[in-house]
Amino acid sequence: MTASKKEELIDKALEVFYREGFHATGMDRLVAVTGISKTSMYKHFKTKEDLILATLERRHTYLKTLIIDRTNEVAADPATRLIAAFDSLKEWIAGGRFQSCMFIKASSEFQDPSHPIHKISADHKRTLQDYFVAQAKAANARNPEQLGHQLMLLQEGAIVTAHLQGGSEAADDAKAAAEVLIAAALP
Amino acid sequence: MTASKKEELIDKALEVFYREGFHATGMDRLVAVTGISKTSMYKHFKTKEDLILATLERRHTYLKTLIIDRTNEVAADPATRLIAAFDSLKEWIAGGRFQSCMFIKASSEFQDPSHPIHKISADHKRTLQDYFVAQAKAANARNPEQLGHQLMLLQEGAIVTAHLQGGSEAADDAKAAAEVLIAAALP
DNA sequence: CGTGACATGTACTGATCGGTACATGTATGG
DNA sequence: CCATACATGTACCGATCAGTACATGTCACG
Repeated sequence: MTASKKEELIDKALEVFYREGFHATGMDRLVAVTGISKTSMYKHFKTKEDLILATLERRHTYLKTLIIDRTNEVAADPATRLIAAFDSLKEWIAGGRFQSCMFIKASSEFQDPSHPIHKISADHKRTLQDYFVAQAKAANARNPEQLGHQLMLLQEGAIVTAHLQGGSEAADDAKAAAEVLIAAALP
Repeated sequence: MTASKKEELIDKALEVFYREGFHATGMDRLVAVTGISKTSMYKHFKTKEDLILATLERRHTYLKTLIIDRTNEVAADPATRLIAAFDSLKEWIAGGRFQSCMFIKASSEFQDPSHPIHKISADHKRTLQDYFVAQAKAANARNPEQLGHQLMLLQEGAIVTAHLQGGSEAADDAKAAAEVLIAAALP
């Protein structure tokens, strides 16, 4: 298998796992979707779990770039960045391809905290949380850890709620709440 | 099967589904756990899906009682109730049996919005959300719908975060945020 | 004790699960 | 033109999936 084929496998597998779930997706399904034989798949991924981990790492890289780099681009001021993150959230949720967060769903299916899939999901969330805290610090918030964590809670809540209820109003509610919290935390 | 045996089946199935997941739990697993034969199970539940729905309805009733009735008991003032709900959240998360929210996990495994399992999960969340909105109204909040929804976001966020990161700090952050939002929304 | 009615357990179904042995390419070096 | 090496596909493995046919209780009523 060429390197590009492997990339394609990860991409397609990511798509299917994201839309249909991890346990619900069998390897035969991936054969049908990708046209790649199981033998070739197992050449590069020792187990299904390894493939899942590869898709999650790809997703992590993708989202980190999309959210953090993008936010840093559109806004230079830390406080503005904290708000801008909620505009990105809204875009994502309203964008039509939104299907909750892959890591929340992964941790729902692999609940043991010591499981690699659970761990990588926790790592992903921690990365985003750290970004919020760093921006809160840069904005001289009174309690930057707390503010960063709280903004993260709002994002998570909006993701879960939008997935359950449909629509993107949750993102608006989250942004409005974020504005209140930020205003109250800045000196 | 006596009525009490059926109740026991639902209880035990709920426990296993909650801790180990829906797709990951086979009917044979439930036979081993309950000691009830598959024939008897399928006498009362036409499909596995029906059994899952029964466990979710039980969970819904249980949580509605636990959260709403309990909160109404410990606090008479609507604004106080809104805060008290976050104390209950903290108790739940710190209580040792916490394993995220069964409905969030159910909607993660059954993502199609038209799927009965997804629907019942959405209904559950709507019930709790309505309670928050009602209390916000009773407290004469400026925008009770928005406040109610925002408090709900904080709860959901705290549940997901506590499940991913472990610990119960998320509940403290959520409560602190709720206090700010409530103070800002009351006249 | 005998018999009908219903609850229960055993033992199975075809389908699908994750994973693999082995045959069949196909490309490269002599 | 052949031989070697590796990539790929086919066709299968035992285990487990949700679900069921059928035998075996067990109990109420005669």
